[in-house]
Amino acid sequence: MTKYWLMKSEPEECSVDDALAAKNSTVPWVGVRNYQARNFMRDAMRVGDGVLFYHSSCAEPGIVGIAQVASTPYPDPTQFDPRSPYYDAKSKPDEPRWLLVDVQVLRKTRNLTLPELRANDALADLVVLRKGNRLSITPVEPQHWRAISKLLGNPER
DNA sequence: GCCAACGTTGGC
DNA sequence: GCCAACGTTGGC
Repeated sequence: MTKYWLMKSEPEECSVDDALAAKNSTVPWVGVRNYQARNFMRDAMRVGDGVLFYHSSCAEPGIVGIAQVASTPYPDPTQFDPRSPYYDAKSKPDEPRWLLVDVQVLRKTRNLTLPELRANDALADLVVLRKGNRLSITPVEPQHWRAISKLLGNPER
């Protein structure tokens, strides 16, 4: 059963254009340092799951692309790199604390902005819109995925 | 830069 | 195990 996710990325770090420019339009989703988000990647994601590529911490936050999960989970190499901002001294290579998956962008969309998402009744329960939500990876219900696809005026994927 | 909300840490 | 202090996220 295919599932759906929304994954936040700061465009200054890795924008949808950056991802599209990468080999096979695929990027390793480095830097997740929250257990709940990690557990989604570790326990629930499957290759082929749908992903809404979201830009956060920027002038116009919103959904900017449709992507898919492109690998099974594996250790995030940045946790072992002392020069990386994501370095975690407490994580050991034989017992990695942080995982990631590869994400492949399938197509760029217009920026479906946060205010637009909030204005849509069909998306009232979208997890990422809940007050105080800070999770960088959140599940998306099939009806929300469909509603967003419709707003983007598009194929379902 | 502000600040609400939330997660993590560490003393007890 | 509790919880205060602290750090981070992320919209505005």
